[in-house]
Amino acid sequence: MAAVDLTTHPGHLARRLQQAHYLLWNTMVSEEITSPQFAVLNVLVAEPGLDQRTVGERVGLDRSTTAEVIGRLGRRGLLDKVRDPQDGRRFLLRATDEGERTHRRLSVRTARMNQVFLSPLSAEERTQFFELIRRVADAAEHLRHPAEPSATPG
Amino acid sequence: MAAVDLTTHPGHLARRLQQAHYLLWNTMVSEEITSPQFAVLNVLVAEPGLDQRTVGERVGLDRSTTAEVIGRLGRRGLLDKVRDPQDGRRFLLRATDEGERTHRRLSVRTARMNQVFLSPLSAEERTQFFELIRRVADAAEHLRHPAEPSATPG
DNA sequence: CGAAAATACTCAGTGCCCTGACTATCTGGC
DNA sequence: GCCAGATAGTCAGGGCACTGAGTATTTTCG
Repeated sequence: MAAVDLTTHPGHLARRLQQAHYLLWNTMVSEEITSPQFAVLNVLVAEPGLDQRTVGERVGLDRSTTAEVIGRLGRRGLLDKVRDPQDGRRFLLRATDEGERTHRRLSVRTARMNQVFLSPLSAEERTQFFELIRRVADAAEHLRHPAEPSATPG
Repeated sequence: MAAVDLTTHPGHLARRLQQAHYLLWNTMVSEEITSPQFAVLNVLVAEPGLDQRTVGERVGLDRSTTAEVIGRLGRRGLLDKVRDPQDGRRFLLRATDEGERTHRRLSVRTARMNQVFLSPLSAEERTQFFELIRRVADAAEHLRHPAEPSATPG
């Protein structure tokens, strides 16, 4: 009695979507490198020398998870981690040559996977899909980190 | 160089969406009961006496995760687990009175949270949002479990 | 300069999520 | 009746994700 229809619950849908993606990633992209690991590699390819905190911020991970992911990538020799001589609290990160090669290889496969993943949607629907999810996620994140960009109201 | 734009990657978006939801759930619904735990409770309220495998299937969890979630709910006295006398492999599950009360209480809060979560979207956009995500997730799940419903061709 | 506040990172603890290997039970065909 | 195969559940192992507490370093301010 009085049970709820989970197909209209965004959280449940989000979880199923992520699981579906996880599955496809595993079969079509890599069993070694995970999607969050690729995201970290990706930001380091674009901006070498970032510190851990900033990397986490860019890809949407908290401190602890960022540290774990970076630890794994480091152990596999895909990135280097050196103490910032200017600020002893920070570690500066950059992808190794091996890391860049891996990133390049996975970029291709990721693009293919995204095609398959989104194949049920038309071109306009894909745009909608991105836009709607992004708006919801952004809004929820702003509830957490209120008003960092631009001016604060007076 | 040659880095990729993650905002057009459905997997990355899915992860961010789920994280945003996790956050909101924690603050607006419960710090004790998680969203997957609520989903299990929900299916047991609707269909008491299901076995573990079926529960997992209904809410979209694999065997191992289902066992963990059910274990936690059992330890908190929110569900009962008894061996099926008809089939000694199965455990039959049902929500306890306490479990049903918890479910009722969280249902209300969950509805409120969904309102907040979806507040950036108009009514039509919400419909679109559900529909698009569901189509993508369903399609990917069918890649895994091909053609269970209806007749097999031949 | 020196103490207080802020910042970057680590660590412990909990929970979700999957795979692959294993055990127990049941079913079907001989 | 028996055995092979299917099925339900467990367990070990790896990875993601969060919180809260703790350490080291830097910045700020009196």
